[in-house]
Amino acid sequence: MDHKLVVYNTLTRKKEVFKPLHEPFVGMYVCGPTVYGDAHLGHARPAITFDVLFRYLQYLGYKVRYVRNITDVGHLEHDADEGEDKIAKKARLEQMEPMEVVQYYLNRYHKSMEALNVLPPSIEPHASGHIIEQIEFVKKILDSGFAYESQGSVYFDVEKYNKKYHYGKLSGRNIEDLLETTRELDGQSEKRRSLDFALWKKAQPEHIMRWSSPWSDGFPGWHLECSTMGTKYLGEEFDIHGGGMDLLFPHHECEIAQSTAALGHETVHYWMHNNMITIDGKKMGKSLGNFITLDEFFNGTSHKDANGKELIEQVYSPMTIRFFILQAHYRSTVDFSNEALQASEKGLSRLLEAYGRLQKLQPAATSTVDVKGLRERCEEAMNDDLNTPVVIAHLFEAGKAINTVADGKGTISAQDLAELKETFKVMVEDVLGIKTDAEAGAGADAYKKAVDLLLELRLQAKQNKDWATSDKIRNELTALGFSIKDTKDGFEWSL
RNA sequence: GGUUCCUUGGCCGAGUGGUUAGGCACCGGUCUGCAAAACCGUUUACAGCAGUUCGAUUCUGCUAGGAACCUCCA
Repeated sequence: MDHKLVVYNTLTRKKEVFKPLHEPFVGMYVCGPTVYGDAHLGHARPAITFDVLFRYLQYLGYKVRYVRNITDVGHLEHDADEGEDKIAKKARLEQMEPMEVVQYYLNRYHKSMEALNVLPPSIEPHASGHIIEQIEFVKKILDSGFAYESQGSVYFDVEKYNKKYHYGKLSGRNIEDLLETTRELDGQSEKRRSLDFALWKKAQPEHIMRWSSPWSDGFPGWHLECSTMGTKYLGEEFDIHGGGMDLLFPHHECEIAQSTAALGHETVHYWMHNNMITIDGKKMGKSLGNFITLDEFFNGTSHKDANGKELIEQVYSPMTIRFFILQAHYRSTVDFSNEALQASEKGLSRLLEAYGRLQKLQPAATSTVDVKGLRERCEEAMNDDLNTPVVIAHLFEAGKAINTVADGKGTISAQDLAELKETFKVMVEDVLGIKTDAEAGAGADAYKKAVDLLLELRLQAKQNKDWATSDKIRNELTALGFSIKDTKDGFEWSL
């Protein structure tokens, strides 16, 4: 594959040339949500980041198998030993079957993702649907000697593993520090060491999500599902593993340990992590309870912070959210604020208006605007570890050229025009995944023609200097929510 | 306390050892019956201190402030 895509690999802390194991195939695994609540702005970040990677790899010609899991069991609250399963807790609180909780929030998650124009992954495996595989995986780790059974539960022996391999290679931690910082938790636990983690947990009698296993009626540990499902669908070695930076430790570190212990070798070649979305400089997330759900943005639902300050001043469309996220590099934190979101909203509509105008431009013999090489510049930015903000900057510059021509202050050749149209289509729609509201059914078409008709009448009235009629049409349409713009020899409108 | 990272103009956000990021906002102008949009132009930068260098926002060190992870989190 002829490209120069470079991605930042958390494992090496360097940008590396992307080279898949089996061209033209690419295997990619991303940690999906634990479905026990509505998706919030923070969940949109990895979904969109890796959606863009998924799209761009396909743009480059790869056949990508993208696996994004659904955690519906094994993810515990608080301490990994004493905590209650997140799904089970929600089920208890809402008097629902655990799988009812999962289905409810999964449906809502899918709806949000679709609104954000996040493509569905190739495979979306559920942890609860792979209990047998997880049990087999635990057996492998036991067989290799890096796990031990204790009162019906199975734990990973981190210290023993670290003697042969390196526990901490991804997160940059060393085991001595970890032992030190967690020492006080040691004692009567059934684990040998506090930093050992559960592969299988024996279920308490009241626990409803349980499966039989060689060790006990119980359930799998949180980290296990990703090792199991990743290797099941992508093979013992695969290309990319993504997720939020907050999963780096312990989740991904444990994943590496599990897979290496079970298989005897490394599994993932490129580890990629998106940074966090912050609010008032602090991470938006479950722990601080400072998250705003995607539905709240989409509906403009009031959301007050602890001080009673309104955090959502208006409705924000899914595409505004998507554009907002893409305007920052995925490895930088991005700070939420209404000001920033409103700036994105305006910027996006400016870009889309230019894109709309592009379709109507008439070619001339020569170009006075310089739009050559736009596609190459966009690719160059994408190749540099998915630098979407720079791609967007290039598109804005091209938008300026489009506006100049649309304004009659410049000309564009047929060749340049074709190139520009192609680049916008490919970059805006295919790679960045920005919807242009172009999808129109038969009804929408008729409605557009009706608005055009009204504005044609207005144009005539203007030519007759019948300002009363022309203003009436404009004002009434404006009142209905339309925005009317006069151009050099016509008009534009949008809802 | 340990590990890692950040600090860019009114706001958001790229990037670079010497040359315009981009968006939003502001101001001035062009266009327009008016308005909107568009276009042109202008103005605010690289936390502080010291060092390396012909030259540092970009490299090194220190200081200050902030964040993430070390427990569940995308």
